[in-house]
Amino acid sequence: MPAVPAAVEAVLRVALPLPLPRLFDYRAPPAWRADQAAVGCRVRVPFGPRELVGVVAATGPADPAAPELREVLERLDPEPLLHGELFASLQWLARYCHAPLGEVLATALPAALRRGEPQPDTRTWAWRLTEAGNTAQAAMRAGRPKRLADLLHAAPRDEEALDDLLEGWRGAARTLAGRGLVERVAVPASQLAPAPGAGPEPNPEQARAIGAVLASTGFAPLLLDGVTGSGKTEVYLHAIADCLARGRQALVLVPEIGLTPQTLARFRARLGVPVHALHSGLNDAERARVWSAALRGEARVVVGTRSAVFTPLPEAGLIVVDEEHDGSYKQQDGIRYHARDFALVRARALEVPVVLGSATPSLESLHNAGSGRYLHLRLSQRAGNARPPPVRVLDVRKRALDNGLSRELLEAIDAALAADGQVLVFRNRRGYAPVLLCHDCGWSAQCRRCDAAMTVHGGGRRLQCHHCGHRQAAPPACPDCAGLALQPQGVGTERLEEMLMQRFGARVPVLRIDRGSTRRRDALQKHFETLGERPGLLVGTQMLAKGHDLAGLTLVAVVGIDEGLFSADFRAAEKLAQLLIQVAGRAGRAERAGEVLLQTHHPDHPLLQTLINGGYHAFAASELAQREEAGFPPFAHMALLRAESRHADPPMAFLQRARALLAEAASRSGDSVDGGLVLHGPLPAPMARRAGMYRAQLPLSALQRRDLHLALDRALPAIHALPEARRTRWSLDVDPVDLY
DNA sequence: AGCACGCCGACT
DNA sequence: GTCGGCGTGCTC
Repeated sequence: MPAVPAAVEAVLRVALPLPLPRLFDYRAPPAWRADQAAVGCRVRVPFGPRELVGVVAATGPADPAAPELREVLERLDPEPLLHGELFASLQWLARYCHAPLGEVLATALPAALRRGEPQPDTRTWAWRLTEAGNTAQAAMRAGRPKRLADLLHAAPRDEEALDDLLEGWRGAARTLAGRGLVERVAVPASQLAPAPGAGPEPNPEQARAIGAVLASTGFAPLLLDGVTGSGKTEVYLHAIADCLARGRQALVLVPEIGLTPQTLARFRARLGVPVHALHSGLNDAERARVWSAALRGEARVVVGTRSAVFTPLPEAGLIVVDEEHDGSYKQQDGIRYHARDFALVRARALEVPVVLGSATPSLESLHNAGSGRYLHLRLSQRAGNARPPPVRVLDVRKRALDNGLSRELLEAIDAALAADGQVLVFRNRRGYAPVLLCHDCGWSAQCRRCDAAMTVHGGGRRLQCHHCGHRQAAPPACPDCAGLALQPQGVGTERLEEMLMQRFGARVPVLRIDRGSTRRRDALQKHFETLGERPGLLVGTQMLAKGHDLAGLTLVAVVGIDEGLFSADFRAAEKLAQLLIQVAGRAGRAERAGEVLLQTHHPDHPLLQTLINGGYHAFAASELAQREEAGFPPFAHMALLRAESRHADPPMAFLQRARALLAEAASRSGDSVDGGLVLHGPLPAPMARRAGMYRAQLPLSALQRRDLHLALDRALPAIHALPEARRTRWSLDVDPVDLY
């Protein structure tokens, strides 16, 4: 075969951030050769009337029949930004999600790099006292600059460490730098590394789990299934320390609210190396810096939320997914990836162990552990002498309720406070009341843009929609009958707070913890610190289910979970069980015994009975049996085609056509008559209108993942091309978690 | 997704 | 008489 002339090999196949399922070909500028070395580099290209930043996905020979190609404007990376395992895994993700590679890459890259900015400076910056500063430090006036000077007197500190040590240090540093007392210097990370701190001696169960992780070679998924307070973090820390000692990088994923300054400080203190955090509080420059530091091997430990799963790990040694069951790992718009699942894919490609930790593992993970795909490590012992709290069900059928609380519950709260304990009242509805109702005519306040009731806020003065964010003043009279009998119906955390404040506010502090009261990242911890170990009352939503130790907590009261017992979503039971176990786990974490009270109108509900009598694993076993029976995940594989439009008809019209195309594609499968694909619907979404959009969905499932993907692969090009597809916003969600 | 082009209503 | 509504077509 004759050698292909080099000039022919001149086409760059570029992935662009567009919802178009193909690559776009460009000519390389004459100045550089379109060889393999260009793959993974960002380029700026002309695209119609505009310019875009894309990533070279491949190179190839020019098609002589093709029309003249346009030329790349600029190469943005001398060396590939994406290569090796991460690039391969992202290409896998694009195929798995049936999404264009360009969109997947745009999701994976930090915004600054996606925009085409150069890779940032990743040197570690530290602050130290100048000579003048050293002289002045002792005599400075008290205040933040003084505290910063004191910190730097001991040793230069890197900026990440200062973030932990002194709030608002940047302002103080500016002040001192202005007076020539401190200076910013770039230093090698090794100069800063404090000595690793000592931790507690692992108990036998922890030691066994640590041993199992350390003994893993190559790809090894481990499910660390440990009750609340059993010390999963100790296992992570030992595994990470071992990973560092082997000269490898570690990636730790945590849920959105799990990444507190306290967590980072603990990691830094124990591991003795800089720990790079990636969370929503960072700006674009900071994110890009951590990403690039990891790519260059400078960041050895990266701790981050969902999108941190895209961190490059050229020297990977370990991946940890903490609270693996947590819903925040699933991206709910754009490329709807699941960070836990993608972490598993990356661990396999990287040939490293991956530790999935949880007190309430997802049914998927338990199923995988049960079938032997994951090594199942159990931690059943709580640290210290803490005992799991007994759960008592309060049957409130035919009982008078005061603002949703029964007399027994109030008495139990009273008794716990009298014994100097702390009490947590859990109610998973924020706001004052879920509904504003007219007692004369039955009218209730509905959102104009959603099929949902407006939640009452501000003690009854305001209305707010929790689905679209719309706010308005509560009407003074019923808009329908002009009657004045408008009453907030039902009980939210705000109303509970008001009522508990009236009753107990004179004796103890009453704190409300929900998204309305606790926006800031560390506000939760601040609340806990304010309370300390004094007796007090905490009222809140699932934000309270996580967070850190409440040493003095002796009573957890769970109210108003009955709605959750009868949800249509097949995952509702799992989510409720996880929530109940997580909330209950708050009680009795220290030396004091705890108790959990569950107030319900359905004391005999099988979910509650199984959970209380058999615990989470009994619940999981029974739920898994039901899922198998019903053909739901993890025994079947699902995808959801969603469509929405400002008009009522286009979503259903589109999904009807899509359904026909999918059915046709499945029937062409060679293996079975219909390819094993089951199509349901299309159906209006459980909330058919939201934020002014009409929404519908087409669920797909198959016992074999292959059948699902085969049908999608075949049908999607035609679905893209449907005229109906232009009149609706549509998206595909592979492995959907929420069916709303 | 953007962005242009292209054909029909209420305003300077 | 124009500004602008969003249908539909295209982007290497």
